[in-house]
Amino acid sequence: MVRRTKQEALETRDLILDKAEQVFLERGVSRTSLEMIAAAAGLSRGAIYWHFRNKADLFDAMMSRVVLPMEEMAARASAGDLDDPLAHVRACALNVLDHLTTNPQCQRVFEICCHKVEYVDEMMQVRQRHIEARNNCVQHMERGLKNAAKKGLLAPSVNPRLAAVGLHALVDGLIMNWVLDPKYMPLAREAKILVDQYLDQIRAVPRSRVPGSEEVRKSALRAAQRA
Amino acid sequence: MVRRTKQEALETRDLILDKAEQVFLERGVSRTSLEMIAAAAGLSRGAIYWHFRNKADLFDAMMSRVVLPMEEMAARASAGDLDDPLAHVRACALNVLDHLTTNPQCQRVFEICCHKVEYVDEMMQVRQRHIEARNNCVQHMERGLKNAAKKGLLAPSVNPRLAAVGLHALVDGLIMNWVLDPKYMPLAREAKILVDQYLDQIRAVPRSRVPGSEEVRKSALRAAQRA
DNA sequence: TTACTTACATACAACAATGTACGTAAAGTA
DNA sequence: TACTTTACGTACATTGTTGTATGTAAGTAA
Repeated sequence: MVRRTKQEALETRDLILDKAEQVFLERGVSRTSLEMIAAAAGLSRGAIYWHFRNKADLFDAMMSRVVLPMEEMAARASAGDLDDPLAHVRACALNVLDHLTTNPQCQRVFEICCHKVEYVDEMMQVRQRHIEARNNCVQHMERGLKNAAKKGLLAPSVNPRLAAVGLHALVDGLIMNWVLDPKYMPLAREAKILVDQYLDQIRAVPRSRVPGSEEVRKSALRAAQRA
Repeated sequence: MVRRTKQEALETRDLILDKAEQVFLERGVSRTSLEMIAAAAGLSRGAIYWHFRNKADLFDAMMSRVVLPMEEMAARASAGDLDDPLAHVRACALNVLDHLTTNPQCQRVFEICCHKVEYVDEMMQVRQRHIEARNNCVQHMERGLKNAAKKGLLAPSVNPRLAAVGLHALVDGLIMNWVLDPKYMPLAREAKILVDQYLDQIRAVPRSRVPGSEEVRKSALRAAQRA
């Protein structure tokens, strides 16, 4: 057959991953054979076995295309805002939501790893990475809340660890339920309101919950950031 | 070969479902053959095909053993406390958590349907039932919050629908993260605190979050009065 | 140009799983 | 007692999937 250049081979690899995403989404990981993916890409199984060791390796590569950029995002976010830790925690949560709702590839892969794959054997390491990422996320939030506490921005009765677990569960729960059924609600908008309500709840001096206080709050935030 | 009585046949059916739970948990649904389940139960595949049409039918029966009792719980809970709707909403959430944390069979089946099965083809109806149960749950919470609002128990700025979505996401998120990794936290205890905090947040007159903290309480009261 | 490597396609061997057909002994029934 | 049905076990045919071995034409470096 027509032999490809290195550049074209990389494109072939990406094509395989694109099609794998598509077929995994339609048929589930275990029910899709490598033959199906190859056919969808207009290739033979030989091409897939050239680029990947087996289906698990292919799945891993597919995940990495989405997860690695997100972990990089998280790493950048770790250099957080020290002036207003709560705003930083808020920004992190909303960043993830924004990325998910605006990136269709991210949505497809989330759907696959939430509902189209079984976590056994080789897949258990994917699950382990999920757990570690979750722990890092919660720990990161906890640090933010502890910083806020040091600055007296937190209600003294609030346990930072527990509040971080709660905030993460709230955001995670919203994401999961939206992935399960995107028609459930407009994720980005409702999550924003709920996260703000949650943060208000643990703030040292709760803001008024009257509608229209949004403007006051924003100017207060700006003032805090200038300080 | 020893032919069983009707009673014994029912026990055989339950045995098959018990072993299916166990093997599904270890190997995932798609990777377990009916032969494996039969072997675990000390039977042949013929026995399974006698009691169930195929693997999907068996899976459905396994789910029903756990889901039906829970739906019945939910149905009983619909006759809610009208005097204190918020307490009723709270009790519903904590009921589910209590049931999950004290019932190992419920835990196994949750783990299976969360992480050991792919939702495609015949399994899509299980997912659809999940979505409907979720919608019922949120709607039930929403009614409770609306009742609370009528009685002036809710802060006027709170949108009952949104608050129900948020409370459900919080509880669901906690459950999912605990199922993912039970060592993550003591579910029942932490969830109780977080649910109470959440409900306090949307209450008309927030309780003081610090015993004896006059300052916090007064500012909260002022916020409520402006509302 | 040669020699080697790359990027695939093709062919094959080995299982594993499913559904169904059929067998059978005991339970139930008239 | 004789017949029917139940609750399984056994055997088989079919199909799908995997990994690997092998083929091959084109790229690439010398």
